[in-house]
Amino acid sequence: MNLHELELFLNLSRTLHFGKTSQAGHISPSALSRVVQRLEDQVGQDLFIRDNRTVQLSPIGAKFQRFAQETIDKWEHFQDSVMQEGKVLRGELMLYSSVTAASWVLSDLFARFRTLHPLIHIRLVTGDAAYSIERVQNGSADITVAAKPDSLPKTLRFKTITTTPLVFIGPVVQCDVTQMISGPNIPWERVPLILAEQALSRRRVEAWFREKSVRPNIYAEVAGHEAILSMVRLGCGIGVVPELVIDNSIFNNEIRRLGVTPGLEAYEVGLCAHKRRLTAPIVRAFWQSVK
Amino acid sequence: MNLHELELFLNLSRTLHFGKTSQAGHISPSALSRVVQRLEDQVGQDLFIRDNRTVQLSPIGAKFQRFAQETIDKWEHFQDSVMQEGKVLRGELMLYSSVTAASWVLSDLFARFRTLHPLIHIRLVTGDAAYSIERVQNGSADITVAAKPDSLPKTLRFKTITTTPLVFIGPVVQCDVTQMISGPNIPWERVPLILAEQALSRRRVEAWFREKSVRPNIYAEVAGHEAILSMVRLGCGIGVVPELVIDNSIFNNEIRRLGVTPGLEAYEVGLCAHKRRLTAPIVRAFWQSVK
DNA sequence: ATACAGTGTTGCAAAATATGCAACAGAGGT
DNA sequence: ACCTCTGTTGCATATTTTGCAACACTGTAT
Repeated sequence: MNLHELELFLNLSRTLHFGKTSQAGHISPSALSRVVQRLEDQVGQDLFIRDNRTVQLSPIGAKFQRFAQETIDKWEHFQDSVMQEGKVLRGELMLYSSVTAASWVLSDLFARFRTLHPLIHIRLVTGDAAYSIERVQNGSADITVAAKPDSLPKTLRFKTITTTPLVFIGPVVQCDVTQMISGPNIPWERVPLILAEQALSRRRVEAWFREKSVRPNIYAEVAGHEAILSMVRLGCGIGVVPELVIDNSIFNNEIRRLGVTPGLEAYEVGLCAHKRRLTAPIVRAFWQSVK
Repeated sequence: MNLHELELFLNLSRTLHFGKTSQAGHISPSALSRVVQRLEDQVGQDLFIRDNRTVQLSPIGAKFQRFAQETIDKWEHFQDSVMQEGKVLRGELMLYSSVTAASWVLSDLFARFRTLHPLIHIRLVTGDAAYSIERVQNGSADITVAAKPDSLPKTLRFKTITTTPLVFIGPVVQCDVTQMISGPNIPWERVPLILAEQALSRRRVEAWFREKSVRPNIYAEVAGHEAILSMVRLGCGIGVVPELVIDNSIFNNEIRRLGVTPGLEAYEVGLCAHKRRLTAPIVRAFWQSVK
């Protein structure tokens, strides 16, 4: 019986639904089922009365619920007192992020975090967004800022900071591209498209075109969303970027959003960390400082 | 962090000695060292201030000690309340024991246990003592009554009920054996020896003779300590049995103990169970009903 | 000084444990 | 009768924990 198991139990005692709790706890329903079985073994009594359709808390389960809640409260209280009692958290936190992601979301985070934990030294490494996952997995970063990938290794955790739609943008400056996209129907096969090299964004754009059964006219592939903005602004073609990038760009009055339906799947930007590193107080502190 | 780890921590906070605590907790010092490291990781601060010679509780450690103690108290209180609250333990307990061990020690245990837990049905299987360990390991017995072997698999737990010395015994009836053992010096090479087939007792006798650099004159090997008693009583030779067997035998006035020095290593009789089965309340209840 | 005994820690392989997937079983709803 | 939803189980796999052996360090005895 450990704290995580107690939390799972408490969650289940509220939802009374293995599927929901297992999702919330980042484990499979079968794992949850066995966690409950283990707890029941140790208590020696059923905690839940359940068949394949319904889950109910047993009387002993209700008693155990109180025990679990009090134990977790006690632990959290202990943690608080450790933090407060002069012993401010100190140490180093290794962050990794793409340059652009850092400017979009990290500055806010830093400001808040610094006031909460002034003695934690943050070492920020910036680099290609593609290495985010790898960095976290091999331990060379405690936390990375990254877009949520389509599939995440089970040992990693992701926490969304913000969601931003992927939008098509076109130039404002007078040129042939401006002509093509001025009407209600955009000639997708002809208009030059500037694509990101980055895997995730690119996959979504390709999926979108496949959906429409259109073969896009790829004009250029560039690294970095800002570069797309620059090229679009110059009239080289249209592009796809997260809206957040537009908001944070000084060129945002030299491009315009193209309203298309259906829209592209939105981008989730957030923190990514290894499950196990999240037990370290410093890492957890940063993690929890978000929302 | 689980309850066992908390108990280890508490023990260590009292002994301030990794070796002692690791022994008490049935784990190796290195495992204990890592348990402490894990706890410190989770707390985010050192719990002990230690070098290779001394171990001291840190201020945070003292705080954690209170947390750990309270948590364990709470758990024990919860367990008590589960037991009491109408829900008397019920179920089946599978015991295994040699016939003789059953008569030596089990009757007392049963009497006491029945009054504590009248609804637990005890299924007692008797058989060769040699299978005790095997039975526990493969799960076909929750608990066995056995002599403590020289080495115990690490997944098993042993709890001594009683200790009884191994003693040499000789006949009282007039015969040539009586002659040989009447003097102060026993002619070990000549006097016929009746040996138990049982591995443990036998190994100890052999070790004893090896120590003395004497090659014993083995007259017979028999199964069961009672059989040794019978043969000795009839004047076939001398034998070695646990004193407990003599006390419980109706022949105890037809044999006599031979005072020898050094004595043989004593026999520890007790309960043996698989570590993991001891989490089951019924098994634990029986286990704890001893002393 | 030097050797030595006692103590906690670490690398590494092996054992124990937990997990996910897929298949399953039962219960309602259509 | 069929289908969907939900919790459970067998089994292979991934993760975690453990013990052993070697080590590093310290105080004590020779």
